[in-house]
Amino acid sequence: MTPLPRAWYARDTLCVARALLGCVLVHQRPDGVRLAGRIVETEAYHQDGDLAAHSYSGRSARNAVMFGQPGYLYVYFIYGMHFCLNVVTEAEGIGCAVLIRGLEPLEGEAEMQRLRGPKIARKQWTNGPAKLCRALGIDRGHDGCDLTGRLVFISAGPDYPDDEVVVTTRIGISKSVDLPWRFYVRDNPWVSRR
DNA sequence: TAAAAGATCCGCT
DNA sequence: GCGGATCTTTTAA
Repeated sequence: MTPLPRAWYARDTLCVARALLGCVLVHQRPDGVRLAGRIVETEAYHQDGDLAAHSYSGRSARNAVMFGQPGYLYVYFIYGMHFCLNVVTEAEGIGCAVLIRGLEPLEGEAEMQRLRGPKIARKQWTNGPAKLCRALGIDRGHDGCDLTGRLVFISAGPDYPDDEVVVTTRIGISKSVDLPWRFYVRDNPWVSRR
């Protein structure tokens, strides 16, 4: 379990979004509990020409982390009750990130069940961007966290061949809906929606 | 100062 | 399949 280096994130956003499939997202909590899952669904967001990106209208207090160095965590609050997490990509000052939308639980499953609540079935723990944040115990307090550190990080995993990866349009947005910037593992049960 | 939209989820029908 | 929950951020007047 070694954090990917900053240079890994300092690449083209679509390239990173594709490469994240198979990697393992880890939250090593200070109390010793480790929550981890394999990434099976991502979406790319870019400042340049992408009207759906938080960074499209320029830098603000909320999206400041997107304009910082690559390899940092961007967490935002949405719909009055949900958090979503992204990883910052490309060079500092550009304003792009990849949204993590689906995870396969690997470690800390008992704690995930507790965080999601007793009524939620295992299959519903992490098949959505806000769900996986809840299951991993990630919130606004983790905004700006350094992914090359030991608290929250991503380690390399098996690479999926191209014929197991579906590239399609993003969901849940109302602008720039035609960009094929969503990536997910074909037939994987932890993908939020087909 | 106000209003509306928003990278969603869940329960009910 | 539909609508409610719930509040931050942004944009307009």
